[in-house]
Amino acid sequence: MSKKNITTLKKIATELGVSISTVSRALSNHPDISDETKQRVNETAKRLHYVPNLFAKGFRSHKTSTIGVIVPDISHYFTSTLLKGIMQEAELNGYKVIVSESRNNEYKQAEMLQTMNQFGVDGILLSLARTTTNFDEILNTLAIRPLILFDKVSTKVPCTQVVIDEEDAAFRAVQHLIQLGKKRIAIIKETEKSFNSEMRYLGYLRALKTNNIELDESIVLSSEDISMQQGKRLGTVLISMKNRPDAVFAITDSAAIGVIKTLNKNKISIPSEIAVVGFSNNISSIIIEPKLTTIDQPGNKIGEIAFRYLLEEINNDTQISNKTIEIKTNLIVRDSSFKSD
Amino acid sequence: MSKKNITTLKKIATELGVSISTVSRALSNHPDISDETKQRVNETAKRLHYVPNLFAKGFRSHKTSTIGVIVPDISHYFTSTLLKGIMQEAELNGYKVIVSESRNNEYKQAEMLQTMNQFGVDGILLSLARTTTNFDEILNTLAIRPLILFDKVSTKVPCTQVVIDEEDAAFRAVQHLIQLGKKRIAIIKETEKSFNSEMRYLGYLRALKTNNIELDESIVLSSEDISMQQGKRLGTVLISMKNRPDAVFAITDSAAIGVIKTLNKNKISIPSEIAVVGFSNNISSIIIEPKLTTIDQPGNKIGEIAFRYLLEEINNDTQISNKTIEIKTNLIVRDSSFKSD
DNA sequence: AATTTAATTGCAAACGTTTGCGGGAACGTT
DNA sequence: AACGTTCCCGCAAACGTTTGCAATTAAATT
Repeated sequence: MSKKNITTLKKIATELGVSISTVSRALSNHPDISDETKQRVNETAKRLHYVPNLFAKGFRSHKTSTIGVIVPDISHYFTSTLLKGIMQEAELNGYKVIVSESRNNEYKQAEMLQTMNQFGVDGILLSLARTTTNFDEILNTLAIRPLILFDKVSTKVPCTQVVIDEEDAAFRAVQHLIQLGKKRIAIIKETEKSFNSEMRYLGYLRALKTNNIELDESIVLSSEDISMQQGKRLGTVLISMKNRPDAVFAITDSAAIGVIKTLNKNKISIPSEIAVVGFSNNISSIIIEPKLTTIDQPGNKIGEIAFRYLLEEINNDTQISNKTIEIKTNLIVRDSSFKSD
Repeated sequence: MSKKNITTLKKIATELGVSISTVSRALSNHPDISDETKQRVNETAKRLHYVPNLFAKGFRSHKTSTIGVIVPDISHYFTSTLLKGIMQEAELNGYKVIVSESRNNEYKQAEMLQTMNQFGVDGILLSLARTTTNFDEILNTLAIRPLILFDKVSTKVPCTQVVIDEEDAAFRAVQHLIQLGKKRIAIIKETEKSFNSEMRYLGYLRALKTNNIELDESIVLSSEDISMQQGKRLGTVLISMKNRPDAVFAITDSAAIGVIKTLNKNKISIPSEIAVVGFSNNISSIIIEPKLTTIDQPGNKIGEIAFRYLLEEINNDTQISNKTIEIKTNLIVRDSSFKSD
C-alpha cells in the first residue's frame, strides 16, 4: 500500500518541468534559485507531501543525525531520567536517539555496539554492563567514532566520561550522619568491586577519617545484589549484633528501604536508635515510612551533559579526550535521619 | 579521525582483484560464488573490519529494519516494561528500535511521527499522549506505513490496538473487594475521560451491578492527575464523610498509596476498616505498609505482542486491520485488602 | 574437434540526494 | 557591436549496495 506513492525530488521536478537539482536547491533555499521557482517548488512539495529520504541523504553525507545509547537496564528509574536528559538535549539539537539495553550482559553489549556501528550512528553514549571485563569491542568502536561513557564507567576506556561525584556524595551522606551525632555507622555495599560501589565506599572512609572515627570492618557489609531483599537480611544481621550501629549508610535506596523494613518490624526507632541513609532518590524513598534520607542524582543533567560532550566530539573531529566530568549531587534530608515531629 | 579508513565492498574487491558484485554475493553467501572465493572474501572482510553500510542498503531496499516507538513518558515504570518487551522482541527479529517521548504533548507527538517518517522506519508503535485530540498526523502516517497503537489507545484511529483488558481488570479488582464483604466501595478516577480511566470505571460499574450494589455517586471521586498527592487529598475527603466507604479502588497505584498514607496517619485500620486496591503493580506497591493489592499489567507481554503484530503488518503488505487485542491481567492480593497476620 | 552445459564472475543500472561546474539569457558597460 | 557580469538553472558524478544479465572459463557431451 505504501511504497508506490512516495514523492521524490524527481517527481516534483517532472511535475514542474525543472531539473532535480533545481528542486533540491530550491528546497534548501539556495541563493542561486529565483524566489518564484522556490515558491513553486515549495508549493508542490507540500502538495505532494514530500518528505526527504534521510537514507539517501545520510548515504551521501555520512551523517545520520542519530546517536546510539546503550544502558544496562532501561527499567531502573534512574536510568530513565538519564535517558530523558539525553533525549531532550538530542532533540534540541536535531538528533534522533536509538536506545538499547545490554541487560548487564557484556556480549549483548558488544553486539549492540556492532549494530550501532553498522547503522552508522554519529556517536555513542554507553553506560557499561556491570560485568564488563572485555573492552575490545568498545575500544574498536572508539577508534571509529565518538563514544562517551556515562554513569557506569571504567578507567579502562580512554574517553570522555560523565559520572556523578560518587565519592563526594557518599562523603556528604556519612558526614551528615556524623553531624547528627552518630558514631557507629554501618555501610552496605556491593561485594563485587564495581566502580560506583568502590567510590562510595571511599567517600565513606574519608568521612570517617575526617572525623577521627576508626573503621570497624565488622559493620562493613556487602552483598551480591543490593536489593531490598538483601537490605532486609542485612538489617537483621545488624540488629542482632552485640554492638549495634547507630546508623546505616546503604549504597542503594532499595537496600536502605529493606533495612528500614526490618527496623520497623523490630520496633527499632528511626532515626533515634538507628538512622538510615540511602542513595539515588528513587520514588520509593518517599513511599517508605519514615521517608528516606538519600542522595539525589540529577539524572537529567548527566544525560544532558553527556550528550553535549558527545556532540562536541562529533563536530570537532579532533583526537579523543579522556577527561572525567563529575556532576555534583544533592543530599536530601528526610525523616530517616532527622527527627521531623 | 574516523571517516578515512572505512572498509567498503570496493576496498575488499580491489584488495582481492575481484569485482564488487562478487564480494557482495560472497558475503551474502550466494550459491553462484565458489567456496574458495567466499572463503577469501570473508577472510579479508574480517581482517579489514568490514561493516556493511546500512544506509546504502536501506537506501536501495527501502527497508531500514528499524521501528519507531513513541511513548508519553519514558520514566514510568510500566512504560519501561513495555519498552523492554518491545526491544526484546525486536532484537529477536533483527530490528532496531528508536524510542521517543511525547511528554504527553500532542504537538510533540506529531513532530516525532514526522521525524520517524522521514527516517524511514519500517513501522511505528505509538502510545498516545494523554491530551491527543487532533489525529491528522497519525492518520497521515497510518496511510504511509504500518502503525499500531498500544497501551494508550483511541478508537479514533482505525488500526490494530494492543491494550490490557482494563475493564476486566477493574471488574476483578472490585469483585475481589466485594467478596471480602465490602459493600461501600469508593473509586478514584481521572477527571478527564481518558480511555484507560473510562474502561476501569466501566469495570467498576459492572462489578457493582453484578452484585446488586447501587452506585453512589458521592463516592466516585475524580482528579486531574491521579498522583500520590491527590490520593492523600482524596483520602482525607473520604474519611471525613459521614458515611465512610469500607473500601477504595484507586485507578492508579500512586493514588492508592496516597490513600493508604492518609489512612495510616489517621490510624484507620487497613483493610478491616477500609481496604485499598490499586492498579499497575508498581515497585512502590510492596514498599508501602500494608503492601498494596493491585493489578499486575504484564508490560513485557504487551510490548512483545504489539511488536509481533507490527511485524506482521510490515511483512504482509495487506490492508490495515483494526482489531483490538486485549491482554489479560493478574490481580495480586496483598495486605491492603486481606488480613495477613 | 565441435558443441552444449554448468559453474563462476563481471558489467552496469538503479536507489534519491547533493553539489561542482558549466551554460544560456538578460542586462549593463565600454 | 563586442564584451563582461549577474542571475538562474541543468548536467552529471558521486555516495555503497544489490541484482539482472551477459560474459568468460572449464568441464562434459556428442
